Amino acid sequence: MRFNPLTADAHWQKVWEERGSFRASDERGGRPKAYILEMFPYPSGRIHMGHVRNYTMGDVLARYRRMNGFEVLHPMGWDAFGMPAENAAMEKKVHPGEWTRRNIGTMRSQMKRLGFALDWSRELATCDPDYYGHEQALFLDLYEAGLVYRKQSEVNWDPVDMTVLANEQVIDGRGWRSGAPVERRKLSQWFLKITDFAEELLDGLDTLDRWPDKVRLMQENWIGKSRGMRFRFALAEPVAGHESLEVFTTRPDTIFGASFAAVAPDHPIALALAEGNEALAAFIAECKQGGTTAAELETAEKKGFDTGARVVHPLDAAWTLPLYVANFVLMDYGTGAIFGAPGQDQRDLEFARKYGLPVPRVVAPTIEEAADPVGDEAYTGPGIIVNSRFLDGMDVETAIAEVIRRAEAEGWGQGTIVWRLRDWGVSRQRYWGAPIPIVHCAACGPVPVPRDQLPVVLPEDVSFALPGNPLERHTGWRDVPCPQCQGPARRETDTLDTFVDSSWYFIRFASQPAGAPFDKAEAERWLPIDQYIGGVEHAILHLLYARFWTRALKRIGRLDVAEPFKGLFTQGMVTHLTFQDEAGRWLTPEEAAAHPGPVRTGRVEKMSKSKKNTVDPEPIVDQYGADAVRWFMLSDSPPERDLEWSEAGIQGSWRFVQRLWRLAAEEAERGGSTWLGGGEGSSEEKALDRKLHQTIAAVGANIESLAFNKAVANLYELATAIEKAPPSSSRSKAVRALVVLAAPMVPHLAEEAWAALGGEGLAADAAWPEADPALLVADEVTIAVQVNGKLRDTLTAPKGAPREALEEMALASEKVVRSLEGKTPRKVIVVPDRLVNLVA
RNA sequence: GCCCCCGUGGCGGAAUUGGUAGACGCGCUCGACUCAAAAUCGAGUUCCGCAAGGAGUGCCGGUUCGACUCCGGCCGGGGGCACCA
Repeated sequence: MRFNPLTADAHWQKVWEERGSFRASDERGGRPKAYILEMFPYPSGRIHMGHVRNYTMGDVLARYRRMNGFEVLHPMGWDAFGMPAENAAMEKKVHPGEWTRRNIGTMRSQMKRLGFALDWSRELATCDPDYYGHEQALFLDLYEAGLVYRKQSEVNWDPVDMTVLANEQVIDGRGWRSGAPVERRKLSQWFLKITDFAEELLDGLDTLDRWPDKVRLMQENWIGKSRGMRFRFALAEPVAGHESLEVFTTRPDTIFGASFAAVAPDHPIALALAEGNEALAAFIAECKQGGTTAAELETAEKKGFDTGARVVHPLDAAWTLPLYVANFVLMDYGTGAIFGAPGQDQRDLEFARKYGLPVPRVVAPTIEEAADPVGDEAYTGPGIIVNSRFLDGMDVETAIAEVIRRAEAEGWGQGTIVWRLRDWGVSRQRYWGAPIPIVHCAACGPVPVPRDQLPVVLPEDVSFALPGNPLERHTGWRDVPCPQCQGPARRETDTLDTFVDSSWYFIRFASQPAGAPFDKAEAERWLPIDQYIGGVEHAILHLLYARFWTRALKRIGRLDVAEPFKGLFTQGMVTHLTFQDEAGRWLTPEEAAAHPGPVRTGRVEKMSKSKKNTVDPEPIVDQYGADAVRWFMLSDSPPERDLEWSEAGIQGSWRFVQRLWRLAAEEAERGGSTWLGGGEGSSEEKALDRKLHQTIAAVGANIESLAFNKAVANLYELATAIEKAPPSSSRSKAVRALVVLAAPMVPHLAEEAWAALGGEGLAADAAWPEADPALLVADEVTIAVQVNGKLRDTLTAPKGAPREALEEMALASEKVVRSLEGKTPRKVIVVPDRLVNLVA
């Protein structure tokens, strides 16, 4: 009498599909909507356990919302552009499109076997011209709105993948994919003006109260708002037409602590000065060579070159400071120039000590320390301004405001805000991406491809025999007449960063007309996404870009949605034991078992091919069925933390699935016969009723807060309570309810059990039971009795018993009397229905 | 370096606003069933102790009648950012 997932899974999946159970209808008939989305996968080949965990969580929520009367949109698609397809093309001589589509086919069928309640009718793949053509149209919309521009810029060049990387894709100075040290190159690139939205993107974070604090904080830091002041130093002698030097500082209060000024090696003034100064030119060249890896920067010496030029202090015309070119000043932050106040900045201090510059103290923690020299550490804390003329005696904040006020009044500077966030470079020198719909004409410049010529379709006949972008070599595709003057012109051969593809796919899911990216009204009926679930690795890149894209669409009037993701949940990874041989080579569990030599059992780590600790979900589903796998993905570990895969764990889940089935099957066999003994309303029945209703409330609350591990525990408890209860109508009701409560998690078993119990329709369509508030409260409570805060006894009292009664009962306890040792309590604390604490 | 999070049994983890620490699961032990095994069922399982009892949520201190929970300081682990002026 076992539950056989092999037949049941396929059967019910077919039933759901035939009935279109999970198709979202835009006609909602007054029902509230719930848009539940998991981050769509990159079709890398086969699904992995991380996918299974991610999609199971979303699925439980989607099914739960349906059962609660929501019209649910729960779609799935493919983030199908990207470099692995090109790598496969080069290595396996297969076209990226073919490789990608094959992977999609495999992964789709693997996913279907897990029984996810997905609306497959809305499936999309970003590599489909049907999708990226609309993306090209949106790109042109943004272009026309002035949110896209082209600029020569120094880029992060990955010499292995031969492509440009976004700042976000450079990790510790290395390409995020290739791991190769990144080089600096100048290229003409397309940029999206995300910095236009810096303030909005930052402020918007405050409205995202259903996002993890961690992610909001990471985005906040990434946007990096700094308040400060820009101001100009006059140059004592003009340099190639430059009469002044503009700097940015967050500490205008330390202006009298200035002892030098410094510019970036690629600052125009530095370059101008280098014209007639070979030593300086050599220094600048040396700075450019420096590596960009974190390790190199960490150890890199702070180096400067005294240009001999001097700048005039803005508050004292008789005071000049030396002007350095310094390797640690960045051209693309602030103004590319700083002033150094070594007393209040550690890096400035090290620089000043190295070059023998003065180190005045202008902030002291207390007035007594005003004259103390600065030691090895700059003082960056709060305090009183000293040695600073009219600022003396002010606190830091007041002094900052005062200097800004004065600079603005006198016209040499102004308060300002500087952002860390840079514009988003979207050009990629790759084939397998959405072509940028622009034609370059020698006479007209960049010209947008006319709308009626969209999509600009990727040519299929390309060769990957040479490194670099095959589009550049494909003359038949590349060379086209200029749309404006019909003269000879070339298509843009760069393609869009794949993060563009994922910046709006959730809108296309909500609305997919043929002739437009989406229908405004229809998309607005589904958006924002109520719950978005995915890996924390996308905390900055994808989520920030998608927020930007949504706001950009709002600005140009295409979509009236401010924030695309109302709720965000970042789930933990799936980990597994690792094994290594004596030489440190990673071994699969099977290899480890068969290995002749000593095997080191390593740490539990994220499943990865390189560590050979992956577990392919498919054979596991073959063996245990979809429900056991789903149950395991939800059990034990809180969803935001890592989940360790284990054979024992999956077996435990399998046992529970069978146990649940036995409960239902036995009940079905007994089938509605009348019960002897333990008559209606017995205390045993009442206890089970209460347990049931408490479980209904708890499971619902726990699913809603995505605490699946707790919901799982609730169901275990209910199952145990039912098993221990004698047959009765309460028990029969409880079994049926248990099946419904478990349905979002183990949907195939639920259908099978539901059918066996003669339930109407599908378990998937069953209404979520309502918890009876009267049954949520017990009529007897256990009271803890403490003496001096230490637990001495527990006693049972009717709910709502008066304080005096509880106190009396406590004092009557033998154990309490013993603990009191004859003393009389001088204070009694009573928390009704909870505890009595006797203080002696 | 800066910012953030987390430290609870053998293990994963529970514990509304401070109010019976260890729910639930895994593992383990003993027992039942079985020729035997698997499956299943029952009992037990924080530590010390035969027990009464005592100790206990990384460590030290504080607030409180009462602290896993709040505060201060340390130690350990993880994550993010980083020549950002």
